[in-house]
Amino acid sequence: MSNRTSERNGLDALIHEPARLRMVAVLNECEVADFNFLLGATGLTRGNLSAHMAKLTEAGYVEEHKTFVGKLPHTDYRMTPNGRKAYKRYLADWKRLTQPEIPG
Amino acid sequence: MSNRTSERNGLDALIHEPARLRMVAVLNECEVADFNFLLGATGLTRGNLSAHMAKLTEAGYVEEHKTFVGKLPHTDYRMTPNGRKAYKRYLADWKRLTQPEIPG
DNA sequence: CATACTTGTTTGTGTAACAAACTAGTTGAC
DNA sequence: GTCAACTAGTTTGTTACACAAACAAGTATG
Repeated sequence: MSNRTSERNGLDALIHEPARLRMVAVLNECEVADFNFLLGATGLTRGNLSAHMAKLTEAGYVEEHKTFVGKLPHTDYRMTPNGRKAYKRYLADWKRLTQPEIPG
Repeated sequence: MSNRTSERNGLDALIHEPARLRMVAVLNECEVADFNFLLGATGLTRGNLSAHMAKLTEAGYVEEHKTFVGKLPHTDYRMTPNGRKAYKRYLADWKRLTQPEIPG
């Protein structure tokens, strides 16, 4: 049995959701990104970015760092090794799924 | 405005759903496929295959041909030109989504 | 007639994505 | 010093929909 939290047809559902797919794709390039940067990079609302990020952090795919910049709260995010692995696996699974071998 | 029925983050939701993504990928290779073949190729239950196929045909992505083989009903499916276009667009959109350009 | 197939369709339920409302604190204007 | 507007997120309510299970309509076998 795989350690993926939940799957649909072999695709990690946590990553397959378009909003999170975009978030993960961005984080995968960025190393570190803060909330506002991700807002722009994904086009999500704050509410949705927050809710989706909560799922990724609960899954252990992303880590959260909360600090203060001046007096304002500031949060940044980075992918964990597990997150990177899961994303790699997702990419491979997606490619497999979309390239079926049809028996003659 | 695009003619895509409904989208999420630029991905055609009708195609992005894993079960239908698989169905479309198979049909895209197959030209024609009947219900039982698709059952095996997708791993879906009959109920889910039927329900998902209804959405694809309602969207005009797939055409249904009902006949009788002997005395038993027999249905086969093939993608429409619109379906093929939508699938191509989906593949391109997915690739764009997963390859974000991060500003330096 | 009855039981067990076939080939699908319909229905009930639980999950979850989305937008809108909310929390908690900060800055600026008067 | 207080009121309105802003920052940075979080929580909540509604709606849609994927899935499995039940159902339908007919066929075959004994």
